Amino acid sequence: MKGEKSFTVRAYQRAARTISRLPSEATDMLARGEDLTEISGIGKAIADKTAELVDTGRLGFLDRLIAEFPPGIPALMDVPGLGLKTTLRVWKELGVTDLDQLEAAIETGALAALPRMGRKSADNILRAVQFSRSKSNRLPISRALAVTRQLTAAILERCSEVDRVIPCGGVSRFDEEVEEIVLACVTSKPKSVLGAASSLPGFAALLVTRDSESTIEFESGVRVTIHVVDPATQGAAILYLIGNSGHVQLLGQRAAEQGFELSERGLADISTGVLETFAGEESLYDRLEMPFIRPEERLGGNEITQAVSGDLSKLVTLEDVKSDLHAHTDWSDGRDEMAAMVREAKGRGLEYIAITDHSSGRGIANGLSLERLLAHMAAVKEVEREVGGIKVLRGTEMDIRADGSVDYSDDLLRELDWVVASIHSAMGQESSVMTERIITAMNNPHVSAIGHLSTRLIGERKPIEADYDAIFRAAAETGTALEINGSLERLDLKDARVERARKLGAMLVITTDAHTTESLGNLEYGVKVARRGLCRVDDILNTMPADKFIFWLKLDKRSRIVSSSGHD
DNA sequence: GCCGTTTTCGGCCCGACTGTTTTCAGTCG
Repeated sequence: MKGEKSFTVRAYQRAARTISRLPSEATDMLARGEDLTEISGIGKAIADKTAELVDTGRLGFLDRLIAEFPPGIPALMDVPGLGLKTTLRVWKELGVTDLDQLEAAIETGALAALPRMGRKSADNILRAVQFSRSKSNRLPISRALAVTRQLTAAILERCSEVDRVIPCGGVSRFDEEVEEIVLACVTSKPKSVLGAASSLPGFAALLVTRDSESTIEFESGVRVTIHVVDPATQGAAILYLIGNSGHVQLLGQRAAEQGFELSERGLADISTGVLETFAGEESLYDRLEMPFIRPEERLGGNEITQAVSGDLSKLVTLEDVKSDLHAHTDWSDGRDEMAAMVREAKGRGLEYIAITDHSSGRGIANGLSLERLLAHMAAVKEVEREVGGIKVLRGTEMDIRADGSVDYSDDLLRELDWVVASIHSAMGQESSVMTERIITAMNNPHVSAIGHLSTRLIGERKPIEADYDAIFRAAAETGTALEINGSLERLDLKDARVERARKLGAMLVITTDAHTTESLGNLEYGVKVARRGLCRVDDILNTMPADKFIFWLKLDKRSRIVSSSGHD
């Protein structure tokens, strides 16, 4: 906006990305006396600024920069459809410096009157403004889990009296977004723990405090309630803190049928009034003569009936999944080398992995040109030999263009073992166009699976509009698998759509969309979604052992349809 | 702002898509 060289901006963006993906924290590296300029993409200027941030928690350069602009400008830039040029223009030419003024400028037609603007652009921006207004201030699960991990470590570090910190509430239930973070501290000295809450890093205010709980707000706006629970009787307390309320209510009914009253203290015998306490949730479920139910399945639906009948125990587990079929390396926009990714996958016990770097359409993601794809394919086989003990499939994540055509030719695709086709552009198409586009891609005989079908980013980007049922049916007919993308930002397909797709006969795969070795762990999240979609082993293609899967891949796509669905 | 075994200055920055235009500017990923 200041008219400086775009390369300067890019240098900062690249450095920020590099730092966020470092295998160790920059703070720790500086503490160890390491020189950040040795990292590619970080020179003297950015290393100095990083050091200032680490030392003082502030950056004078950034503070001065922010002071040069009206405070509403960043929010304007965040509106999809408003980029650098248009933001600058509405500010300088129309005097618009916040969302309200922008909305007014659209209503008077002032925005549409700007050069190269028009009715349609203005309408799109208006819709985007309304969406950014409606955006909840809830935390997406990816952020909530990260904050939970940080807080857990900080509490354990500061309070030696705490035996364990147990995540509760929406985070433990794996809700897509949560209002607040709920933590249970297992301790026999509650006072000292609640007293220490205000010393947590980033603490802003104490909102509520009671005997056994404190609700605090952090500078980031995140709200956290910390409960203290007694180790000897924590079972029922944790159950209540995890919820959800519907699930707890149903458990209460089951308890009543067996002559107990369930409370956060334990089970009281209705006839004698004697209270039985539990040191853990497992023993409580056990006492109610039923299997333990994982927090993410406590939805207040019919999970208790399903657990008792044994149906929940038939659902797919992480151990059942034999491979990852969506992973990036530093050939495109991944952080780590192919060999490192494959070694990590092997270390996690996978039998096979497909390396699916981006296709040429993803220019900025360093997508692979035809020539580089050929080299990539050779590299895959080389890494397979080098690492050993794990099959490595030659793959791609290829763009589905606006008209349903794809980036690579049939002749090239034929040479690949596994082809994921995904939408990364023109996400605002009208439903019928979008549906047609995706079905066209599925009709390609070489497209093995559709990646992150809805393209949503939780809390950030709405899913595409399409006739999902038609897509699920076409997936079943064409033998195209649908992905349950376990990346925390996506979780796409989502649970309800997984269930629907399965019922309509579509084949499913669980993948990580990993861009780093650590994120190969996303498989765990994909499994949670699959379980909520009531998937069993047979519903998930990559539960097949390597040999069987590779044999199956050699079949003509339309004859690949496996016996899935219909077990309801 | 970063980088460099030919370079310490001059490259780096791609391609699809939309909506506006009659040839392309702006946005996005």
